[in-house]
Amino acid sequence: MATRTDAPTRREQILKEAARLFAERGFHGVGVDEIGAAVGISGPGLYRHFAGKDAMLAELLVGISDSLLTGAKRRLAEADGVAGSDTGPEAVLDSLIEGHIDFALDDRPLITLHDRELDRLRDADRKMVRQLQRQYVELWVGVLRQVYPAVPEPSARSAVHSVFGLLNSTPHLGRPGSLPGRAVTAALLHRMARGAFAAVAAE
Amino acid sequence: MATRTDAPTRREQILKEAARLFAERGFHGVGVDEIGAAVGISGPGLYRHFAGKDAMLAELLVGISDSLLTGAKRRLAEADGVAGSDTGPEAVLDSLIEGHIDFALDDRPLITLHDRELDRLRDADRKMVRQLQRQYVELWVGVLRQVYPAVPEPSARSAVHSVFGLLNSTPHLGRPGSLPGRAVTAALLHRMARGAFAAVAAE
DNA sequence: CAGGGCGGTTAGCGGTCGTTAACCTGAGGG
DNA sequence: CCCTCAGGTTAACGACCGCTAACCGCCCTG
Repeated sequence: MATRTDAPTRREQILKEAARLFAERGFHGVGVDEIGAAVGISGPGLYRHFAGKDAMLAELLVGISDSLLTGAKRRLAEADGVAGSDTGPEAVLDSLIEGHIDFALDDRPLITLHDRELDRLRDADRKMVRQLQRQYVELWVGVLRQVYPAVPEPSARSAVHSVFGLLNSTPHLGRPGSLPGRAVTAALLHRMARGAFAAVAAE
Repeated sequence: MATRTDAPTRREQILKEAARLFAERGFHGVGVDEIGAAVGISGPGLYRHFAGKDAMLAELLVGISDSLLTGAKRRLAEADGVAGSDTGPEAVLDSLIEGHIDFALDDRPLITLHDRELDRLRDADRKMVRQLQRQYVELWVGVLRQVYPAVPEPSARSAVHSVFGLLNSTPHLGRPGSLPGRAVTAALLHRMARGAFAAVAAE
């Protein structure tokens, strides 16, 4: 696994700043001049890197959804592990939760965007993002139903969406610094997510 | 308690449609002409009822925050009930959860707006909404700490924000109709919220 | 029956926004 | 040493948007 030490490319700077601005003020609330200014170039210079404002949002949203799904698939595969010595479904669920929490804590603007600006995408992009999101949800539903086989599928799906709401609440927890420390927050969120799931199963 | 049978006033129609549109496409994504069209009048006719587009958003957000807080205060007072025969804190917590769920299920667009478009308000309005929201949170925190006295205050506050995230996830649960029925959904959310809170307390 | 105001209408103004056009500059390669 | 081209710049255009101006008809009241 190669850790990246190289400086971020211009495209990456732009995407990062655009994500922050879109999350703060909404897609329509940010002008291309502001995005340019945030990376030290001005307005139309962005068009050397992106086809338009829409393209930036599209790349951000597809990127998020894809990386969430990819991460989840990897965790699922790792847990299935070497044949025979397979980890329990509880551990897989914990791993999924941990991954989602890492994402929510480390990429707050993206988490904010990803359920807020979806409708601003062109049809093709929106369809792709929706499909990735759906796959991600279904992956969680599958694991959840291995842990709690008694829970019917519609309830499991609702529960997963609700726990996403819980985990994605990090942007409302105050600026990072007023928090009691990242690890503590992560542990708290993890426990709450497990508690919420357990309550679904409890008759 | 008088049930209102009268037809909704023009102002109320406008507010309702504006809330729906703002929630769907974002404050900046909706034009005044669209809002007008949604109530059968056109564009500038709105200015007979509101000072401007901002004023509609302000009235919506202040209204939501205020009605949430007022409802919560009422429930708290009812629970304290007749002197001496006071309901347990668990029941109060359940009542708060129930009230919030009713709101999230019945006024989805407002729930969406209320944590999404706050920054589009004028300073004075935003300050007022923030204050109402803070009071609402602190009321929950107080009740939660009566139920689980061992939970330190910062954790309780984070937990409350997270459970709001959980309860406010209803807009992601698909259109009302794909849901397994309102009562079932409400019960599920209620159980999950209690489960999440319980998990905070469990060491 | 006069008149006033409530609740509409259309036209249009001023500003902003996304995007394009035209131009410039500095570094790398034949 | 020139040519190219990636990555900028500023100017400007066309569309759109929030809001105001000016006007109008209906209903209610004195």
